[in-house]
Amino acid sequence: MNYWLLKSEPTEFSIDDLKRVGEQIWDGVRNYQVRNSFRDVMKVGDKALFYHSSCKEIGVVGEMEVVLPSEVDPTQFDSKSKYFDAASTIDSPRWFGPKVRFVSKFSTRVPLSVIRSDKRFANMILLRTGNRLSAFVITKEEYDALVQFGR
DNA sequence: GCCAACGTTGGC
DNA sequence: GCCAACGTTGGC
Repeated sequence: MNYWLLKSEPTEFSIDDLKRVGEQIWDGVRNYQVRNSFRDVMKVGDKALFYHSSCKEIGVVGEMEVVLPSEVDPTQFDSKSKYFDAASTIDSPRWFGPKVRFVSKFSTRVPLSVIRSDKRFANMILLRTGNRLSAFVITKEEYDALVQFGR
């Protein structure tokens, strides 16, 4: 079982959006390293934290579960989408994303500032300078501690 | 809006 | 294969 942190801009897709729809393909990932980690590392039943980025209230806001690790991202074929990729074909799609299920919304957001100031999170990829990954594995200890903060 | 950091692109 | 230019991410 793996534990993940998945980032999304809440103006694009928020924890409330996921709560409303229940399940969703995590689309829009256009980074090869992230794509490969979905394909090669992620497993059915993995747990994932939902992180709000590029917004006023940055931080971890809830929990998800992986329903399917590597689904074809439909936005790559949609010429009207900002995630459209003209080089991708139906026969040989380039981009994938997990299907995730809503588990819970935290009663309190865990702000980035709190994560930064707690030694237990010092090794998270999230805090690494220049990190460009929108999804990555965290440890069970980090996951559990963040859930405890949020509940 | 700024800007540091880093991934991608494309000419050579 | 190198590397400069460019684009994007994402916190502040």
